[in-house]
Amino acid sequence: MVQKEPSGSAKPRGRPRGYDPATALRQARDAFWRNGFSATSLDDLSAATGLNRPSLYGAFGDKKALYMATLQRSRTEMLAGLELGLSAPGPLREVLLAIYAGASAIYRSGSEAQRGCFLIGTAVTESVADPEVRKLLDQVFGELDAAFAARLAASPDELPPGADPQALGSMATAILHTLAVRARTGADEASLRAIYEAGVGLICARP
Amino acid sequence: MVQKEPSGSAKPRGRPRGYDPATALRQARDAFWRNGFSATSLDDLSAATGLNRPSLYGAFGDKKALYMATLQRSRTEMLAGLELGLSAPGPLREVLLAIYAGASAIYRSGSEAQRGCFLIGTAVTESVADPEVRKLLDQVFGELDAAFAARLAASPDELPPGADPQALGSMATAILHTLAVRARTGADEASLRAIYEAGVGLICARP
DNA sequence: TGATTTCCATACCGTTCCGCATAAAATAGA
DNA sequence: TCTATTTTATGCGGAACGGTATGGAAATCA
Repeated sequence: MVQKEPSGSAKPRGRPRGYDPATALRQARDAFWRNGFSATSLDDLSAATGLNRPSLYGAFGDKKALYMATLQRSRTEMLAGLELGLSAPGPLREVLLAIYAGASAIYRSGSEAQRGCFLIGTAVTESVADPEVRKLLDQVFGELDAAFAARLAASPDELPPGADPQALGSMATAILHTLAVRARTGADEASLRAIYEAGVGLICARP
Repeated sequence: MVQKEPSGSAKPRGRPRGYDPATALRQARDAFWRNGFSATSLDDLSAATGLNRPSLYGAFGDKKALYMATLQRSRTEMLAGLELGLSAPGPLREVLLAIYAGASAIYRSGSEAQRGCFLIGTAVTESVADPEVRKLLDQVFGELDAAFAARLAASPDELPPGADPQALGSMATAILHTLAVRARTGADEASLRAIYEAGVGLICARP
């Protein structure tokens, strides 16, 4: 049973819970991030969050529901980060470079090995067998494409002449995809930077 | 124990095996392709190949070894297909479009849902926890980059002036990456084509 | 034909999986 | 202090997991 959040003033009746749901969700996401959905057991999640299985079940439901919650959280965080980066002032080239640099830093994080993007690195595999995951990923990609396209459309004089912002927006997302995949296979910072610099050079090419 | 392949003339002593190892390997790959490594059980593999577990074990070793064999096979097939496509005559633009069209067709195949690229769709997830998989993927990406770069370098007059074939080669691979990921999330043929046409337009842009 | 070699099918092993049932612990209100 | 209510802890149970032992079936050589 999912916890009932006290709507108005906080009046918890019984024993207060000894954990922070947002923190636990982040720790569960980190566990999934390392090994993917199928290879992460409830014991792994329990160890990562410090909660035992009944508490996990009470807070988030079963393993699949917990995973979907981490995906949704990652989706909103990723979009918020992108919107923030796209709203920064300065020339388009610098805006894009800063976004990709930030993404690469996240993708290269990880305790033992680089983790890449959480969505690309774990949800893409589940996407074939699970329509729910597939739908979420499709939404995220569409939102990324649209966010990039809107920003590109706002700077037509910094794009190649006659370019279609929509199409270039998809290419901007494609750069994120390749960074996510390559980071998870261990690519170092220099090679990632070379790739997104080349991509930005194509998108922001003025003759 | 792995089967000893008769080296010279075929002199099988005892009962000949009733299956074709190459076919079984392809069927096992299809099973992994759908659900990924961790979510595919030995029962799934047994059903997909028609072999029972002891035969599977005798032919390919344990589950991990079988998966590595499918990865290696996919690697060689993918590289051979790319080299073949790159060696086709005609303008660079047409060569690249044909390659991406062929890749999209493969990525969109699948009985229930589109499967994307086998390596991207299944091995990227395992890459963090498994150095062996990680190394193989890193090799493949490097080989793809190099193959594209070599072909691009052979047509400098079809590239943007002053462009670096090496950097553009990485972008050519990036287009494959985004096609692989988006196909696995259900993108239709038109949207995939729009993406690779935009990408080819950037790579083959003459002012 | 008989012996030998290899393949195949059944069944089992110990482990791990996910989910839940039950009981103890901790707080608020009476 | 005592009761009600919610969270935590322990541990169980049925199922599925990966891997293997064992015995029978099939095909070839002598």
